[in-house]
Amino acid sequence: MKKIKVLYAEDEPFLARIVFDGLSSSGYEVNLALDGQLAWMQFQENKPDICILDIMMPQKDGYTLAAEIRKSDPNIPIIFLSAKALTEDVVMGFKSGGNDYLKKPFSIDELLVRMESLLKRFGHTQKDETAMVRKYEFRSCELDALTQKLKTSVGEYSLSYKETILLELLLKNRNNILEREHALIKIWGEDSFYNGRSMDVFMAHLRKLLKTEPEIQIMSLRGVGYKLIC
Amino acid sequence: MKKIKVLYAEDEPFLARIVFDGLSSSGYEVNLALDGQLAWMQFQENKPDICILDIMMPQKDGYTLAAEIRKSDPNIPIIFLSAKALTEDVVMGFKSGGNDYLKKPFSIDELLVRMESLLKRFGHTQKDETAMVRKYEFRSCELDALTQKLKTSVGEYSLSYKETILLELLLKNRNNILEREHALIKIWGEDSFYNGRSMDVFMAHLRKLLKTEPEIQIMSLRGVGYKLIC
DNA sequence: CTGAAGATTTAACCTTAATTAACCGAGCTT
DNA sequence: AAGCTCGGTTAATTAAGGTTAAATCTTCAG
Repeated sequence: MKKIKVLYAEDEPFLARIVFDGLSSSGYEVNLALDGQLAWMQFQENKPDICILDIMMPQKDGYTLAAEIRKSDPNIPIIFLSAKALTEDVVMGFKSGGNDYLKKPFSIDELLVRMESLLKRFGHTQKDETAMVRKYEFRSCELDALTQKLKTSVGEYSLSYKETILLELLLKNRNNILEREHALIKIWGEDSFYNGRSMDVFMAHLRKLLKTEPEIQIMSLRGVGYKLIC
Repeated sequence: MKKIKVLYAEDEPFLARIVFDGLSSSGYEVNLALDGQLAWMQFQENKPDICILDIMMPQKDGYTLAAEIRKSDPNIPIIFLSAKALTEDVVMGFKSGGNDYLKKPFSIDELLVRMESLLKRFGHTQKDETAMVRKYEFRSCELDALTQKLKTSVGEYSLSYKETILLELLLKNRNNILEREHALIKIWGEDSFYNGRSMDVFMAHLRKLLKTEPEIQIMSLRGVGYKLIC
């Protein structure tokens, strides 16, 4: 099945990487543009199926870009990203042709949900199956991220939403580093003190659930992040 | 088939976006005007098939606008939107040439129903067939959203209006997140405390009806929304 | 116009996810 | 080794949502 092409215009490199990774691993083909001018060029070249535009960018701001894109293709869905959340911004975004408006910080899942709903509305009926199956086997355990069930050698548990996403993230990077900051932004949309502490608590939950498995271990790399050994 | 053109005059940007999206995705071609003056200009330019006018707007209020429009075209359906719900306002609305009157907050579906009924009355006979069929099969169940009937493995139930829309929304996003806020705005027109609680009650209804189906489950994602697993 | 049935909302009480707080220990820094 | 920061862990708190029942609003037959 052909991948859906996303044009993503964002000048903040750290955030850009996270979102890029998130979208890629959800099966989208992402073109990242680091400023508005580049974005416009990439748009003409790549003919994306959906655009995600940061408002504040060097060279050309998101509104102007959107208006240009809209003129060239009246039927492409556009999502704005913005740090500001003032009503006039929303109006502005709307006038220039945007279809949805996400205020930072946002989590990847929030963005994915909006994208899917817009794509559906604009008649892109993808949904490749791989994006729907979210099952992971590791050692004698199994996580079904859709139903939020974790099976270990001693039993089956129902996980909460955030526990599930966190474990899924660890599994996607199994035997590899999951950066703390990366996880925080993926799940909470921002890296703040309390979100960090909250994640620590979830980590403790997961460790408790998995401590029956001798071959599985969540290591922590001080100052960096975590590594799931399995 | 040619799209039906709607002139929508509304100065409240957040609502405007929601309604605009809702109408667009139902197959209408929408012209949004952010004040009464602009609306009048757009009316002359675009020759819409139906007008939806907010009462309170800068530059020119909805009544005055309606009267002008009515003078120019005696046969166009006009729907008023208003925060106030006093009888004299309704009278005023009808006097100035309106054909229907909706008080805020209203849900998109309510508006769609009124529009369709007015359009039919005024002889616009569009409505492509695909938009009319609202049947969903899932596992051993079946929902017909038009007749509001739900068939499960143990029997057939008549659902209420809101139960139906809620289940339909869940089904449209099956195995995916249905954002709580999104559902509230779709069904009730706004996201308030009591609407939220009301939705919870409907959710309990649906869960009760579906609890005979072992493979169907409505999961809740705290702080985010719901997910229908099937 | 009235009352009954059904739909929806409001209320009350309860469960649990998620956040915040508090306290602790391991490792890095100087 | 003292001091500091990061993260582990557990407990307390907050707030979202589940559930059930009562109140209210609608509709429609009689």
